[in-house]
Parts: sequence; structure tokens; C-alpha cells
Amino acid sequence: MAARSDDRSRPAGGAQKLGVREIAKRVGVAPMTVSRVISHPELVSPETRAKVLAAIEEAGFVPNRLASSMRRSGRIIGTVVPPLINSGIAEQVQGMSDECQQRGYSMLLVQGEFTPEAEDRSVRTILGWRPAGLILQSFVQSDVARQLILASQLPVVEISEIRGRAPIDMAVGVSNFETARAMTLHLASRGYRKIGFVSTPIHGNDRLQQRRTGYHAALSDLGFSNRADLEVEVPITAEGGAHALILLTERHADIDAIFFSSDTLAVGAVQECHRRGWPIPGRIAIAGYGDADIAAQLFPPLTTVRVRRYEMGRRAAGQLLDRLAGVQDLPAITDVGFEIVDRASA
Amino acid sequence: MAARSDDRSRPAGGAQKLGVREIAKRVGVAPMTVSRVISHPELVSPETRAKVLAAIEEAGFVPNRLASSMRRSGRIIGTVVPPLINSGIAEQVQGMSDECQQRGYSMLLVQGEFTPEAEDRSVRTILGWRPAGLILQSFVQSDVARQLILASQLPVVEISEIRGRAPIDMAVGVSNFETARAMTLHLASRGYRKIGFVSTPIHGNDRLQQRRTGYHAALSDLGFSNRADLEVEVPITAEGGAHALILLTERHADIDAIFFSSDTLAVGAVQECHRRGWPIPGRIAIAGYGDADIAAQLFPPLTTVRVRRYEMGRRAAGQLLDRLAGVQDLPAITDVGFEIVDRASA
DNA sequence: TTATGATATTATACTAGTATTACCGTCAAG
DNA sequence: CTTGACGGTAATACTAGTATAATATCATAA
Repeated sequence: MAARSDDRSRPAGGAQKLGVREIAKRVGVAPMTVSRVISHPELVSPETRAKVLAAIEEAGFVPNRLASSMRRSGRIIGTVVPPLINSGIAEQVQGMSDECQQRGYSMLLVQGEFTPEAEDRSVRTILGWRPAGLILQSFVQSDVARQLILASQLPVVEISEIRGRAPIDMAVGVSNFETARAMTLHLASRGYRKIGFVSTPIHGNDRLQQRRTGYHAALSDLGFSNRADLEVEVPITAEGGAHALILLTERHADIDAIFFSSDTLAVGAVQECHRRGWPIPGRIAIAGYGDADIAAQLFPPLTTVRVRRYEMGRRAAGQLLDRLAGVQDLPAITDVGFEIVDRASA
Repeated sequence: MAARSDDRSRPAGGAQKLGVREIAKRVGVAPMTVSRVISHPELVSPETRAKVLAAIEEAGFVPNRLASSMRRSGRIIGTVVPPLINSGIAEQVQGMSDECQQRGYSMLLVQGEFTPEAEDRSVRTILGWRPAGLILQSFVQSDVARQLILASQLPVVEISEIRGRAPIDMAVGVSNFETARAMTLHLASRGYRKIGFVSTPIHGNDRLQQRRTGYHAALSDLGFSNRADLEVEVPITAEGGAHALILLTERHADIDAIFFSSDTLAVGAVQECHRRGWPIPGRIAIAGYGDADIAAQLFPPLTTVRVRRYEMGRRAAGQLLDRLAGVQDLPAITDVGFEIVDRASA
């Protein structure tokens, strides 16, 4: 720690602070030449380039991206992610990260909340770094934030519900409405007649709203009644899922299927069934959402909705970077599609 | 999309690009005054401040953090995370993110791999942004990368194994060695005599190395033999866990317990037992690592090692920011501790 | 031998916010 | 009535890399 006491002090006399100018001086060229070696090496003669690179290497010089980002557009993609890097969001981030990495961009991660003020703050923070583009992982509800984003003129990809809403710029995702509707219809096609719906807190989360709406739509299609007491909101934990199962089965002795808005919840519910010795789907059918790694391995294997989240993240970043690279005619809305994965639990 | 055709074009005649200078002009003060309103509002008279803030608000001006970071130290914390935002790393990131957010810092997330070259690249990328500090979530093995970090003089917190290694600067974490040793001893205390060890790929991952070493140490302590055929490496998936269970029980009909280096694996193994109708721990005892959300809810409840990952992330960021705030005498090594969570599965 | 072009390199100015220094007006003490 | 202090604001210069235009160098062609 003693060695760090001078962290904030200026380097002493001889040691010039490292920069293109210093490297240039050492090699005996102009700073601009060093800069070119860094960002446009093909414009520099091989001999000069070699000398400069050697000096850079020797000095351990890492170019300052802040400075370079001031003249040319910086190579950062800003992203706002919901709280709880949970429930598959992490996979999306992973996808984005991989794509960005590969194409020479960095990712600035700002965590958002589902409240307008927090959204506002997140967006401001991100814009402050003058990113080349934005990826938003949740619907922007705050008008101020929306306005700021529009005014920034930046390319934006939203990973969110793609149904019935004009994207700020581009959107990548699935129709949560359709996924939920499809799953509900699927359950009905299996003969289940009283289907519950369990989700994590819906307020402010447009994807969940759409899923619930899809569930409702399916019930209507089927001529089933929409009963609010067939729906429960719980925290996004296995315990939440177990709790919801208990609640719904106590309310309705004859409930025969439950559709959970997340595999995490469904897995929790399945464990509760095991505890009670209830056969699945004999006593009750369980369906999840997301096709998490565990879903296929679960006992019994979990019927769920597969949305390829990694792919979504990757596509989102890819499309953004394509736009930045000048690719024309990119689709405003990209539907990555989904699948009902029919397994033994329902 | 048409509205965006001018993304890269310069704003037309009248529209000056927004900056402190433009705001200053509109209000009729010097640019410096605007800057002060942004970063040191207390130094500006209330009337001037109000006028400037109004103008900023009205114009939708978001100060450029790149520019401000050039003179004063930028408020970014750089972090390198392992691939697979999986297995609890996400929780750590969440913790870091929360702490940074709260204290006015942004987080730059760079994904690293467990190879020296990739490490090198990640570290360079991060340092390029001239962060105020670094949080490393995996052991830095590349000498070059290490050298760069040291030369940068930045405060660094490593979230990693805290045993038997001098941290680059500070370290927060647990002794993976002790955790694994403790769990192995715990299993032995329950009467299990042939204890397998299953982990995700160990190569290049110091935490896993330490866990394995801890497992070995415990076996030696107990007078059990260290047999390589009691160990398996599998991918970090539930399927991997199931696969490992099959493999080990085929190799050793008399194996009576398996310690998995991750709850994900353990959960997969438990499902495989269900499929085979094997009672847990009657036929075989299962122990995990991490105390993931699902662990307590699993049927049967999973015996595991609790390491509070969110807390680790939070503490790591907190300590880094403390250092940046000038707090003296911060501990070089912070052990966040662990617990053996004794549940029914073993 | 000179003109032409291509290529390589340098000089200058620019990005946008801010530390620093200098300055001005106001008020209280001498 | 002057001096000093102080709160507030302005002017200047600085951060570090890079776009751009200008210049230098050399090879080839007329």
C-alpha cells in the first residue's frame, strides 16, 4: 500500500506522462504518426510503424480512449439493463457483449430501475458518455428520457415487446403477447381447463404486461372466463414460485395447470409439488417461460417457452453495429421468434 | 428511419451543437460558470445557478463525460468479468453496479476469457478508458496484463481466491480452499466415506483450483485416499451435473457423496437421481456450492456452501470507492466469509 | 530533365469541459 | 476614505488523440 501513496501525485521530473506526444518524441516522429499507427496503421510505412509499435510496447502505452472519442465517435455501446441481472437478462448481456467485443466496441452497462426517475438518471448517465449507440433492455417510459434519447439522434435498439408499439428506432425481440397466448392455448390443447398465471411484479414491465394480455386473449379465444383470482404476482425466486403454487391451489382445488412467467418460478413450483408428493402433470401441470438451462433437465422436464435470449442480445448489438457501419435498410422490428417446448410437465 | 438519415451530418446553420459554451451564451455567462453549475453548484450564486439550470433543462443538455474526464479523473470503474455471466457472477456484478450507481460512478464492463491473450486485450481495453479504478473478477495470469495494471497505478480490487497470494492491491473474497475443505469435512462428518468432486473446467480458474486443493486437503486430513477417478470436470450446466453423477456412480458403485463446485451442477444431479428413483441422500448425498436461490427450495433441500456474492460485489466496489475517496488503511484482504448450509441433501 | 502522381509524414487546429488564475464589485474594519 | 477580504464570475490554458490540410519524398512517365 505504501507503494501507492503517490497515486494522485504528478509524476516526478524526468518521467513524462505517457501519450502519443511522448512516444513520438522517443521515436523521433510527429504525434500524428503515432496516432495513425494506433488507428490507421495501413497509412504508415512498415518501417515507421514497426519503430513506433516497438516504442509503444516498450513504454506500456495504452492510448486514451477518452481523448480519441472526442474527435471521432467513441466506440462504446451504452446499455440500460433492468435490475436483477437474473432471469435470462444476463444471457442477453452476454450476447451483446460478445458481439461488441468482436467488433471492437466496449459496453457501458448502466443499471436501470422500473421507475421514471431512475430511468431518467440512467439515460442521462449513458448519454453523458456519448456512446455510438444505445441498447435498451426495458421499455422507456419516462417522457423526459424518451425525449433525450430522441434528441441525441443516436441509433437505438430496444430489446423488448415488439407488438403494437413503434420502436424508438429499432427493436429486437419477440411478441410476449404471442408467446403467452401460444402457451396458454397449448395448455388448453392438452386438456387443461383451469389455467392459472403467475408472474413476477408486472408494474412498469411491458413484457410481463404483454404476457398477461396474451394469456387473457387465449382464455377469451377458448371461451374460458378471465378470473383475476387465477393470477398471482410473486418475487422472481424459486420460493416465489412455490408460494404461488400453494396460493392458487388453495384458492382453486380444481386448478389443473399453471403458467409461470419465468422458469425460475416454475422450477420452484415443481419442487413444491415434490414436497407434497403431487404428480406432475397428474395433480397439476406446470409450464415455464424462457427455457433456461435447467428446464430440460428438470424432473419432470419442464414445458416452457423458448426465447433465445443470447441470440436476442447478439442480434441487437449486431444490428446496432451494422447501422453504425452504414448498413442501409435494416428492419425496424426484428422478431427472433419463439418455440413452445413441449415436455413432460404439462 | 427516414428521420435518421441525417444522423451523422452536422447540425444545420442555426443549431449550435450543445455544450457548456452554447448554454453559457444563451444565459449570458461564461462557460466556466456553466461548468461549475454542473460539477460544483455550491460555488455559484443561487440566482445564476437557477438560470443556468433552467437553460440546461430547456435545451436537454447532457454534459459530455468524456471531456470532463480528461481534466479531472473520470468516474468510471472498469471491471473484467469471466465469460458466462452465470453461476453467481451476475450477482456480483449486480452488487458492484448498485454500489457504483449509488456513489455516482459508472461501470464499464469488459468480458474476459481465461486465456492470457484475451486477458491482455481486456485489460488494455479497460485501461484505455482511464477508469478511476479496477475490479477484477478473475485472477490475472498474463504477465503483460499484470504489468500494465501495476504501471497504471490504479487502485484495484480483485474478487478472487484470497489465500496464499499477494493481491495486486486489494482483494475481496473467500478462501475457496477453506470452503471446499470445510464442505468435504462436513460430508465426512455425516458419515460419507467415498466423496466425489465435480467441477466445471478448472484450467485457468484459480478459484476452482483452490476448491479442488481444499477437497484434496480434507481427504488427506481424513486419511482418505486421493483418487483422480473420483473427480470429473463438466460444463457448467444442469446437464453437466447429471452427466457427472452418472459417470461417477458407474465408476464407483459404492460412492456415497458428491460435492459439486456449483449449485447448477448439483441441481442437475438431483434431477438425475429423481429420474432414477434414487433417494437423496439414501442412495447418494449431494452437495453444491453457492447457495443459489434454488438451493433452499430444491427437493430435497440442497446442502451447499453459502458465499454471499452480491455482498462480495458490493464490498469490492465499496472498498474501491472508499480508496478513491481517500479513506486510509483499507485492508489489503477482505474475507467475506462463508457458511456450510446444512440441508437435507447430504 | 521535368512533370505527374502516389505515398508518407508533419503542422495546425479542433473536440468539450474544467483547474487555475486573474479580476471585479461589495462590504467591513481600520 | 482607504485597505483588505471575500464571494462570484471571467479569461486562459490545459487534458490527449486525431481530422484535415499542407508539405516532403520518391518513383514513374513524358
